[in-house]
Amino acid sequence: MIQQVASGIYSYLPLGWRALRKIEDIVRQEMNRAGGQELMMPVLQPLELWQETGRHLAFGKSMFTLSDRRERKLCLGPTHEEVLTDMVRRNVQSYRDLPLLLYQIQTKFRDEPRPRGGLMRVREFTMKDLYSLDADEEGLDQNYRKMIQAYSDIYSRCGLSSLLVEADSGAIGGKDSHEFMVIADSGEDVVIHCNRCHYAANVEKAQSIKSKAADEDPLPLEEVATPGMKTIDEVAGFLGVPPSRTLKAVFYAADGELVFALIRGDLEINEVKLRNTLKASELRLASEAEVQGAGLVAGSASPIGVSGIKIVADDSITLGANFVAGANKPDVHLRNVNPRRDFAVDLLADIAAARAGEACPRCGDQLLSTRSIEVGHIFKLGTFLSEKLGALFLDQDGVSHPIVMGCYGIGIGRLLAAIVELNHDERGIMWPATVAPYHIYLCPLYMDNPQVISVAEKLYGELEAAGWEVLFDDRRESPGVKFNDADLLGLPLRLTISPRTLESQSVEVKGRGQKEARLLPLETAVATVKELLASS
RNA sequence: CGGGGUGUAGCGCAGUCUGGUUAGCGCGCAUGGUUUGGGACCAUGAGGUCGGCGGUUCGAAUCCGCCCACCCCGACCA
Repeated sequence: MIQQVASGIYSYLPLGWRALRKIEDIVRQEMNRAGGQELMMPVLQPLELWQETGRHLAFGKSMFTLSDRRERKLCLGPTHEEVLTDMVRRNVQSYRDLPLLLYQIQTKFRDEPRPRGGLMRVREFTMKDLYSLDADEEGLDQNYRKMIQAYSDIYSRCGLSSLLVEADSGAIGGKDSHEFMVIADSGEDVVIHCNRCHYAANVEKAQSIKSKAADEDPLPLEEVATPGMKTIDEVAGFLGVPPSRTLKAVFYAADGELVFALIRGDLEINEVKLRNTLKASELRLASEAEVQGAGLVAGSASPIGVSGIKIVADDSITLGANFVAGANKPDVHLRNVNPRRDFAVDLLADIAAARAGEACPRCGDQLLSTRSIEVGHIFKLGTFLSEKLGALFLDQDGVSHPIVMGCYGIGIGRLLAAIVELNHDERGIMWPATVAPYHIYLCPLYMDNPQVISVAEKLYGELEAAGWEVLFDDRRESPGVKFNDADLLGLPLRLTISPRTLESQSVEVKGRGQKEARLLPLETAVATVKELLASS
């Protein structure tokens, strides 16, 4: 199907390529049906265009860059908003030119830190990317809904049941964003969802209702010795308080600046939320040296009395009182710490990771979590890019406005991988008929028998004439070898011809998912195949 | 980038610790023959910069150093 060339770089072999093209066809049909117009934009892009929007910073090292012979900086497009917006600003003048849905199926390059999972996460991949261009938010909303419908249709035609979840918009930017997920244990993503009200979100984005830890009057601040106690569990256990009555400090470097992140001890920090809150493009844990250099004591760090560091706190610190927190001295903590009274924070926001078991932010029911594969991602970009690049139009009154944009992506190779992941057994792949590289595995046995060959060739011709794609296994291999390869390839239908089936003027048929084969009379075989494939 | 691991025939591996004939095994491949309803068998044969460079040694797949590639776990995304 596929073969690795280098880390995150693959060749498609003939069968894999056929399946990929089937998926592309489905995607193309649904995009056209939704009113999309196909076009083609270049992989090779001038870096200046990215400097205009500033997004080369957000992509950072993920962007492959190069220079031409005149030392002009170019990049291999990780996505195409810049090129498209540039095209649009030169062609769209009036509200009469809108709305517009433009798409392509094109190669993208992203120098991923760690390619993995075969085709799941690669550095060169084909993506269908559609861009919606509207005069106003209502138009965007309408197209956004239209795309959600088209995407659902695509996945179901590919034999997958998809789940629409709220998502973080990441490096692409924009405000509203959703992902299409396929439930799979092997997936890299985690979805937090609620079965009662159907709230569903990527963990990166998911919220939950935070419990109230305590409701009591503030007591006076008090130092306690905590020899050797550093982690929340150690400190809480030693002092005999639940973790929810403590405050946890974690240090990050956000675009090089040290940040003091504070959260209630029973919760974990969601780094995506934190990065968004800080509006940072790069976020990582601070090194020990950086923490010490700022005069902080890891294990006993305290928001009280620190200065010169930005403090970002999760809003959970307001849901309680009289917390235990560090004293910024080794082996000492403070009791009865109360936010506001004892220290101030620079930013107070939701930076906590939602977890299964917590309460749904919509209905309060218990949240669940599932691993999943992200097979599509859509964004309401708004006017961010059109403003940066000056993609404007004149309305009825001759007033200039930025175009309202949306973008909608499906990774074709990843979708292929997800289909295989969800449609296989211990013997091999079980292709849905819609995306199978061929419909039928034609399997003549005893190839030295002239009658077998002539009947097989005749049947092959009739099936092709009826519009079916047939893989003719003309190898002189034993039945066992052919049957096993048929299962491995996983085409929906296997037709076997042998001296035995010819005795009754019939052909044997077996669906890939079926245990038993059955005999069909030769003269009605082609007609029956149609029924069988329609139902698979 | 941090942590762990692996590089020996097309694929999967043994040999490396303890240096010493011509570097093995299974699968696959080629030729001939016998076979054939769920991965047949016999015979013969082809196929190797032992990841690369350098060092130690009479002698290196094996010891030492540097580099590279790939895989897995974490920070990134269709």
